Amino acid sequence: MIDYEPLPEKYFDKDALTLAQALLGRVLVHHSPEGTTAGIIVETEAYLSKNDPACHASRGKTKRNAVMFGPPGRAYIYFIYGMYYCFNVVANAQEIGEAVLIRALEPVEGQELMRKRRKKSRSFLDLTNGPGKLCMAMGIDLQLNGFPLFKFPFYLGKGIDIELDMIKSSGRIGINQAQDKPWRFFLQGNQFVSRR
DNA sequence: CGGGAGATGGGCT
DNA sequence: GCCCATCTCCCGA
Repeated sequence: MIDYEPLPEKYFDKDALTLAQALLGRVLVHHSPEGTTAGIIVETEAYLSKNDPACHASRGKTKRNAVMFGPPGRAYIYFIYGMYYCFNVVANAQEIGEAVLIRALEPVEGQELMRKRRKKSRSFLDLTNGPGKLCMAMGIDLQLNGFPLFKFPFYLGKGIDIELDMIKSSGRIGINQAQDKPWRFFLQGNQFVSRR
């Protein structure tokens, strides 16, 4: 079954490529005033500190990306396309500037609340199968930027065990830089992985 | 049901 | 002023 024991802070002190794979199968939990929602991570992307122009940290520290240069295991959240948020987990040691984008979840708790937050979605499969969608469904916004992801009310738990041969990789989605690099990871055959 | 374009605003050159 | 780590609607088939 699903293990909700929070991961320790040191768990996140890995390079982004390693962490992106390690986070598959972990459970993201948010106890909000509206209620509790949770989902298993099924799709991630790594953004690296070196030779990665698509990484927000690639041009140095700014007000927006400052969290990426802080300690690992914090939430890096930013506003995109004028209407959506994206949720990342800060990887590696302080001042490195790496993160893992969470691209899709499999809902395991609070499905009704997710539906309420995502009025426009028609089906269960549409609730959390994309970075903007999962932020909406989980109630994630800029208020949670920088939050340590091993504390109530917003944290990552152990979740479920993943067989290594179930992890597949591909190029990252929605960017033009380094498309040849297989830095997107997902669980083979999982219905909640965003397609393409 | 698949492709394409519009929405929409902050960050950076 | 242009570029986005996106999503939804609307169209044609």
